[in-house]
Parts: sequence; structure tokens; C-alpha cells
Amino acid sequence: MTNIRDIAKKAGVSVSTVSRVLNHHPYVKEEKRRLVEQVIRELNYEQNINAVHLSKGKTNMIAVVLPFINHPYFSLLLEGVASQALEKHYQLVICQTNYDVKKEEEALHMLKTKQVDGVIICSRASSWSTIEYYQQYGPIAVCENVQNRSIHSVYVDHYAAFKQALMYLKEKGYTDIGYCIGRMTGTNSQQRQQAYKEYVERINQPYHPEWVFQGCLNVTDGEKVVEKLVQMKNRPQALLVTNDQVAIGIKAQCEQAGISVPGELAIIGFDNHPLSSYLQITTIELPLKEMGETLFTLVGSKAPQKIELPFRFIERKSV
Amino acid sequence: MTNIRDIAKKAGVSVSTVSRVLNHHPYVKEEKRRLVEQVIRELNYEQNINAVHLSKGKTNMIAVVLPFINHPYFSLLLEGVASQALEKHYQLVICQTNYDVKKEEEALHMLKTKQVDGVIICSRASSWSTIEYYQQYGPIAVCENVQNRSIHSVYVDHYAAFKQALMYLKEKGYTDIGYCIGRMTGTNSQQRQQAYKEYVERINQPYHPEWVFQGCLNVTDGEKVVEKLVQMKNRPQALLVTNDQVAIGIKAQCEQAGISVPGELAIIGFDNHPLSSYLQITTIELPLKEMGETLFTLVGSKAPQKIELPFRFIERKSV
DNA sequence: ATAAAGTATGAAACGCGTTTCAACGCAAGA
DNA sequence: TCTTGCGTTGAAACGCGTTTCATACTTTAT
Repeated sequence: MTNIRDIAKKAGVSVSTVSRVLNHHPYVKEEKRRLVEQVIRELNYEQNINAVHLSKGKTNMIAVVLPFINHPYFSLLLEGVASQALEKHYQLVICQTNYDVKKEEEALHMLKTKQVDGVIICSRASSWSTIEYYQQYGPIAVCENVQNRSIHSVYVDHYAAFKQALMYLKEKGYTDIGYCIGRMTGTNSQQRQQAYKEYVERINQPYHPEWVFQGCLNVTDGEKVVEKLVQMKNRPQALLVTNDQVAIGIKAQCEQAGISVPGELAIIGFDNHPLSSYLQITTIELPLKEMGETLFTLVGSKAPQKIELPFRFIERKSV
Repeated sequence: MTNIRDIAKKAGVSVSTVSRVLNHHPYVKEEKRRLVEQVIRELNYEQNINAVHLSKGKTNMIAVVLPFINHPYFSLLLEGVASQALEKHYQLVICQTNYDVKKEEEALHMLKTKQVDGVIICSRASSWSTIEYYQQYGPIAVCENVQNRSIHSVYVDHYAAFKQALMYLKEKGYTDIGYCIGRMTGTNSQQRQQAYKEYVERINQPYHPEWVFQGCLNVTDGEKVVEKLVQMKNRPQALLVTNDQVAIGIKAQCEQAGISVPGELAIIGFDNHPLSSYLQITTIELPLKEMGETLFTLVGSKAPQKIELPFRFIERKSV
């Protein structure tokens, strides 16, 4: 492998000069610059990027932590991050965690070993103390509404979104409402639960724990929800579904099971996945791609910022 | 930042010994090993991974080149790659290219600069000569049926798959068949076209160029196909759709347009995306996750291998 | 004309872990 | 007892680009 010293020797200049040429430093005579570039081409030289990284103390790489790659929610978020990364000439290292705390820590650890300049956490299982520990090694951005912590964050007001959806259903005459969610932990989920509980209290209804369906991520999970639903003697009239994939699964399975939508079951999804439009599912659009882009921008910025992005209620025919 | 020399000094040993401890080399006395580990913990030391990379000449990173992240086909493929990477303690660097040759070359370039140990190309626009040039710098694996080239490859026999689907339609009484595809270039597309042309010839039918729909990737593209379809006076009776997303879009849009499926239009999709099962779309399953896993395995193996994986015809109700 | 400021260039130090080589101790085999 | 060989350890070289510092030459300003 030919290195910078080989180039310097062959061109009859010092390594500093070669380095200057490589980094487009202005203080190099045009003549020498040409010569060095010539030699570089002749020897088919390429910088060893690892030496550059070591020397500069940064890598132009950002780690992206997400539980699942193959899920429209995360892959759209990732696409947003990627589009910005591309533009700013950063590379992305993806860390699929399955919500395994160990995997998440491995990703954060890359900050400590200087493998990446920053970490974007799309969704997490780790505790705040872990994350805060790693902040000393580099910027971290999360995708949830953090109140008092000093960390980059991009989020949607899920409390307000849930509230709005609940109110909409109530106006339409539905009172027995349940919801489907990915998991109960996690800031976003907590805020949704909060909104839901307040709603139940406000209309003086008992809280039906069996109307809250956890572990809903994919189409298949929607199917399972309907299976449970048909066995209930006291069913909700409407469901808030925190993910369009699940909503689609529910709607499809309702068709199979002969449950009319919205007649017997109203559905409000989240994300506004293209398919929800085809299936005429009322949904709350989340600006996922924009969130991804913003996450990237933030992780490169100085003082920790918190940015709220708006959701959008899209009325269709599932309510 | 504390480094290996600080550790050596504080522990009263040489850097070699510390390095041996870090790398679990057996020739270190238990006593010294303990001592060094103690000091490492005390000083909260962590290797600078960039120095390791430089020194070892490898990075345990693999680049994954794909046109779009946010597409079920690629994100499932990626998930397969990621699952193997996780197991083998490799990191993935993703390169979204949008089929831009420059972006692809940038990714390959990381091989030359030693940023990655290998490259997995899920789909490409670059020429073979480009790819072959970069092979001297490290292993490259592709996802298509390469015949005579010396390169790792994992593929499905798309020619056979298309043929089978065409025969199936013919048996069911359909002769006027068209197809939807992402792009015309690309090995897989070419093989499909070959199968299609042979079919048309065999049944002594004229080739209808307007029955071949290009640029079909997403649900929305399916919609556009139906829009074109309704304006034709001579429509195909059946469509092969190389992607379930598009097939879903077509089916949904047919419903809107009052075209019965399969009565007026039969559809065969590809991929067996979970949703195709809900919408009862007949499809050809591709082992995408397994392909991803195999791609990863190959890129780490010695002699270039070619592995064919089987597809699976799944009969449902869209034909 | 002369000081001040800018341009150009190279030597050497630096970032930091790995690996090779030489050396020494000690035990097993001859 | 002597050789052979493994266990153990450290010094130094190596992988390679960047950056600082000193030096020397030009310009520009005064």
C-alpha cells in the first residue's frame, strides 16, 4: 500500500505539503500542488481513512439506534436521517437493538471508543442514567419529549395527538374506546396512556384494562387484536392504533371476521403510511422523515435543543 | 483521554503487556492481568478504536449499498444482513444510493480507504467494470445471478419464477398478460424480461410494450398503473407485479375504479409481504431475510461463491 | 527603505494500539 | 548436565495522516 510518505518522496516534497494538498490547504504553490496530484494519480494513492480518523479524532460517522429496521415507522425515520447524512457527508452506522439494553449500550459505547461522533436513538429501552453517562463522550439525540434533561430531542406531542383523537371519537358518538400500542414503557407510550386515562376519567367510565392491547407493531399483531376482540362480550366501539400497520391488520382481519368498520369498530391509526390512504383509514400523520432529518441536524449542533414537530389529523373512512 | 501508555505506566508494565491483556493473549501472568485490569477500571480507560483499526488494518465494518432504505424489499434484506452482522460482531454502514452511480462508487471507495472490510450491494446501477476494479481492495457480494464473474453472489432464479407465474396464468386461462417492474436495467429485470418475451413468442402473441409498466416500486406506483389501465382500449387480463407493494396498490386502486380482481384483472405479486396475505394476493415469496443473512456470510468467506435460494409460489385469490 | 503581514515549506511530534524481535526464566527431555 | 522449548515481558518499530512550530521568502503598508 502506498502511503503519504511515498508520495512525498516521489514528488520531492515533504509529507506536510502532501497533506496540505490532500486537504485543500491554500498555502501550496500551484506548481507543487499539480505535481503532487500527478504523483497521487500515478501511484493510485488513497488516504487510509483510519489514520485520518485517528489523527483528527473524529470519524464523520453517526450511530443510529433503532429496535427494528424492517418496520415502516423506523425505516422512514432512518431514511430521513440518511438523507441528511448524505448531504452532510456523514456515514451512518446502524444498530438494530430489538430493545435489548445490552445492544443499546454497545451502540453508545462506540461514542466512548470514538468510532462515531454522535448517536441518534430512535427508540430505547435503556435508562436515562446510562444515556447521560455517555453524553460526556459525544452528542446524543433522542426521539421523545424529554422535559428537564439536557439532551437533543425531536418529538411529537403524543399526549395532544391522543387527546385529539379521543375527542374526535367522542364527538362522533363513540365512548367505549380502547387502544393498541407497541409497548407500555417508553416516554411516548406513557404520554399516550396519560391522555387515555384522563379521557376515561373525564367521561366517568371504568378503566377497561382488556381494551388496552400491548405489543402491537405489525400487521400480524393487528390480527391478534381482532381475535381477542371477537371473544369479548363487552367490546370497545373504537380503537386508537398507534401504528398504521397494526390498523391495517385490524381492518383486514375485521373484514374476515365480518366486523364492519367503522360500523361495529371505528379505527384511528398513526403515521399516515401510504397504505392507510388506500384502505381509507383515518390516521394521525407523524412527520417521520422530517423527524429523522431534524435528528441528524441536532446531533451535529452545539447546545442541546428540543424541537417539537406537529402531527396532522387526517379524516378518512374508518371512523 | 487516557491511553494505553498511561495504563502501562500506572500498572508498572509495558504497553505490550497491556495490549496483551486487552486482546486476551494467553501469555500474561494472572497476577499482572489482574493488576492491569484494575488500572483500566480505575482510569475508565477505553481503546481508541480508530487506532485499533489503523493498526490491525481492518475495521469489522461492512458497507451495505441499497437504493432505498424505506422500502419493504430492501429493509427486510437489510434486516437479514443486520442479524448476521450482530451475531458476528460486525457493524454495518448503510449507503442509500437512489441508484446514483456516484453514490455507489463512494460506497465502494470505502473499501479502498479501508473504512470497511467488505461491501454488500443489494441492487446497483454501476457497471461491472467499476465493481471489478474495487474487488482488489476487498470482498464484494451482490444480489443477482452473475454467470461468469468471480464475485460473491446470492440470488433467486427470477427467470424461472417469472416463467412459472406465466405458466400458471396460462393454465388458468389468461393469455393477455402484462407486467410491472421497478426498472428495466438490472440483471434480475433482464431475466424477467427474457422470460416474458419467450412467453409471448411461445403463444404467438404480439408483444405489447404498453403492457410493461416500468418504475413500479411503491403503492402509489400501483395506483398509476391502474390509471393507465383504465384508459386502454386493449387491456391485459393479468399482471405480474414484481413487488407486493405495487400489487397492493393495484388491487386497492382497482377496487376504487370498479375493476374486479381477479375477474377483470388477475394479479401475481412478488415477495410475500405480510400485507399480501391479508389482501389475498397470490404471490411468489422471495427469501429476503435469508438472502440478507447469506450475503453477510459470503462477504466474509474466502473464495467467491454463488448461492441460489428458492422462491415459493403462494396461491391465493387474486388469480 | 523598513517594518509588518502574509505565503510557502519542511522537520518533528502527535494521535494510539499492535506486532515483531530479542531476551530471560524455568521446566521437560536427552 | 545440557539442550530444547514454552512462558513471560519489554523495547522499538509500525500502521499513517495531521498539526504545530520554526524558518525563509514575498508582498504590502508606512
